[in-house]
Order: sequence, then C-alpha cells, then structure tokens
Amino acid sequence: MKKGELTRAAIVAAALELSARVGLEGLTIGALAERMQMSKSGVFAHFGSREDLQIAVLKAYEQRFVDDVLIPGLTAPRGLPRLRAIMDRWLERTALEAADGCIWISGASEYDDRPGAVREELVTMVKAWQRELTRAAQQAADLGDLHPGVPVAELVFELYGLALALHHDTRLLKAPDSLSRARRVFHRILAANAVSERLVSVPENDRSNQSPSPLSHP
Amino acid sequence: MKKGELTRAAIVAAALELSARVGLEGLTIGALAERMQMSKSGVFAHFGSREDLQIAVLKAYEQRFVDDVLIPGLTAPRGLPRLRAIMDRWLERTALEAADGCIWISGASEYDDRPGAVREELVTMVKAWQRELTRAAQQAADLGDLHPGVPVAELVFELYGLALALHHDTRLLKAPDSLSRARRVFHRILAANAVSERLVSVPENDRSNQSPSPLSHP
DNA sequence: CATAGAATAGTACGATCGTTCGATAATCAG
DNA sequence: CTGATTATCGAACGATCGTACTATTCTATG
Repeated sequence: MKKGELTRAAIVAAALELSARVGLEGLTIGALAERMQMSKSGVFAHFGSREDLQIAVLKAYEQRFVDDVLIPGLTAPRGLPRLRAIMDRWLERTALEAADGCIWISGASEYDDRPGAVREELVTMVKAWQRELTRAAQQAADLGDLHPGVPVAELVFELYGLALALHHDTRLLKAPDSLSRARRVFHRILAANAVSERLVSVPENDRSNQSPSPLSHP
Repeated sequence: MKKGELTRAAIVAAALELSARVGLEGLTIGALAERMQMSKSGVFAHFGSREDLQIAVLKAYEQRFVDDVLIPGLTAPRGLPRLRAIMDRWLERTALEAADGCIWISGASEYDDRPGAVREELVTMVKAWQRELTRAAQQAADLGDLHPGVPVAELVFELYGLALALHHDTRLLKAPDSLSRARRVFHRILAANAVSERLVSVPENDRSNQSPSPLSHP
C-alpha cells in the first residue's frame, strides 16, 4: 500500500470523526487539515473536491455501520432472533455514539433539500439499510415469529422511528436513560407483534450460513 | 405598530421560511437580505447578532407550532380523544410541511454538539413540547383510556419517534405515502395500548368548529 | 412643517471558505 | 544511487460570512 492511500485513509477516518460532530455540511477542509497537521492543499489533493471528500466519508461510515450492526446481526438465526440481534446492536450503537452522532441522521436534515451527489449517495445508503431491516422483519413474519397480518413495512417504520427518537433524546436532550427506554419500547413492540413462545427463547448460539452481503442492491 | 417592528416581523417570517429549508445554521444574513430586498446591514440592524436572529426564528416557529397543533388539540376532550387530536395534527403538519421542514428536528442535529444560546432555546422548546405530549398521554391513562400499567413515558417516546420517522421519510426519501403509513402505525400503537371501547368511538369531525385554516400562515 | 429619532443603506474589515497553481519534498522503481 | 513519480506545501484568488461604523433616508410627533 502506497503512502498516498494510507494518509488518504487516515484523512477519511479523521473526517468521519469530525463530521460526526459538526455534520457533513459543517465539515471543513481547513479544520480537517489542522486536525491532521497538514496543509489545506495537502489534504485537498487527495480528493478532487469537497463533495468527493463527503462521499468518501459517507462510504466509510456505511462500512463501519455494516461491520458493527448488520454483519454481527446476520450471525443470529433468521427470524425474530436475527431481528432482535440487529435492533439490539443498532440501538446500542446509536446510544453509544452519542458522543459523536450518526451522520445518516444528521445528513437527513442537511440534505433533504440540497440536491447533489452527496444527497443521492446518502439516500441510496439509507434505503439500502431500510431494505435490510425490512428483509429481516419479513423473514420473521414468514417464519411465523410474528402474528399473521402484521404489516412489515409499518413495523419497520416503527423501528426506524425508535432509533431516531433514541438518537434525538441522547444527542439533543442528553437524556441518559434513553437507551434502556428505547429497549423497553422495542420489547413492547415485539410483545404486541411477536408470537410469544419464540420471543422468550432467545438462543445466543446459532448456525450461521449467511454470506456477508453488505448493504447491496436487492 | 411602528414601521420597525413591522419589517422585523416580516424579516423573521422570511427567515423562518428560509431556515426551514437550509437549517438554522445555514441561515445567512446575506441571503435573507436578498430575499427581503434589503441591505445586509438593514436586516442586521433589527437583531443584535445572528444568534438573536436565530432565536427569534425559533420563537416564531414555536408560536406557529402551538397555534397549529397544541391549541386546536386542546379543544378535544381530555384523554384519548385529545391525544388523538394532537397527534393527528402533528403528523399532518409534519407531512405537509415536507416542502419546508421542521427546524426543531433539523436543529436537533445541528445543535446537539454546538453549545450556545440557540441550543439552550431549542432544548427548552423541545422539552416543553414533550411535556405537553406527556401530559395529554398521562390524562388518557388517568381517565382509563389506556390499559392499566401502560408506561406513559415509553408511549410518548414511541410517538415522538413516529413523528421523526415521518419527517425523515417524507423529507429525505420523498416517500409520498409516509403520512398514511404513520397514521396506521399510530392506530396500531393505540390499539395495543388503549381500551377499545373509547378507541372506536371517535367522531371524525371533532375539530370542525375550529378556525378555518389551521395550517395557514399568520 | 420642522425636526428629533428611528430605519435603512453603504462601505469596509478580518476570517474563512473551496479551489488553483506552481514549487518543493518525499517516495518508489530500475 | 538516480531518475521519475507522487505527495505535500505555501501562497494566492475570489466569494461569502458576521459585524462595525458612518451616512443617508424615512417616519412620526410637537
């Protein structure tokens, strides 16, 4: 690996950390250069433009998100256990990253009315994540873990709102008990939609035969 | 009313509309001046600083929010009907303002790590709104409209997440059916928590004796 | 109608933004 | 080691930012 790619990766990592605090739109090349102890032009040279830098940050975030939430969740057996595993990791990560913040969520507000390549990239990623969530919930429904007739799309909508509310209350309001509250709400949602037998029994060991497919196209 | 206060109000109204699209942090005195067809200094003179302008915008937003959502909702009888009335208006407003955007939600991401007077003002407003929501839900519980043992704080958490998810899907993803989906989810949440008798009997034209266009600008 | 006070315009300042462009320094291949 | 390639720097540009200051225009009142 050449030196250039190495420092580029370091820059992206620093930019990821920085923009998690100030937003993708608040990310500035000058601040990034100062943080890297490099010149502005030295940082800039690794990206054709600020937009490319922002997209690189988005991709790095997705990579970390997939590694932290989706892939470990996929090791749980299909159905309710997997859905629970994914949600547990998602909620925990959302609360623990309260010191930083999710750039998907902050980006959602920043780019909902700002057309461009960054917005398109963000929308693609969020849709891919919602699709993965939907797939996990649909499998739970197909396997009979959910009561028949439970609308999967609405359930996913609820779960997404749960993560958003958790992010909101931990980040803006600094409410320290938001994670446990979100978990209780999640269990209440499951209690209202899941068949109780498999709800109680959550085996931690499993048989995983899933190929690691990150948030790819359907 | 003197001329100054009049144009100040006009500036705040324009700033409200502008920052609903670009965020409170993206609100710029230059752009605001151009929109008002005034000089930058002419606009600036009405506020001691940009921070004061942002706070004025926040207060104007809260005023409109209270007028559009809370006050009409309070005309419904205490308990489940009132909670439903408030949520109906909140969700509808959140979806309809999709062309603009809620500066409380966008501000939540912008100021969760940015200390200052704007953040404090925002936090105060959001907490006040959550308190109102909690009160309405608590009344429903006290009146026996909710099943005994339903945790009100968690219910409010769910409802807040519902609005956040609606805002997210309409604004970022431009999903056109998000409002009806959010309403269905709300009804499902009620079905899981409310005593069924009073849930079914909810006259639809409860708010027909209200001021004509509640979502119009003042 | 005159005039004090308020409202607005004009201009300028220092900072910072993203970006460009040559010069220089570091790295790598032969 | 040498030469070529790559990485980084330093300086500068034009734009835009919030703000300060002075001048001008308008408004309202005696």
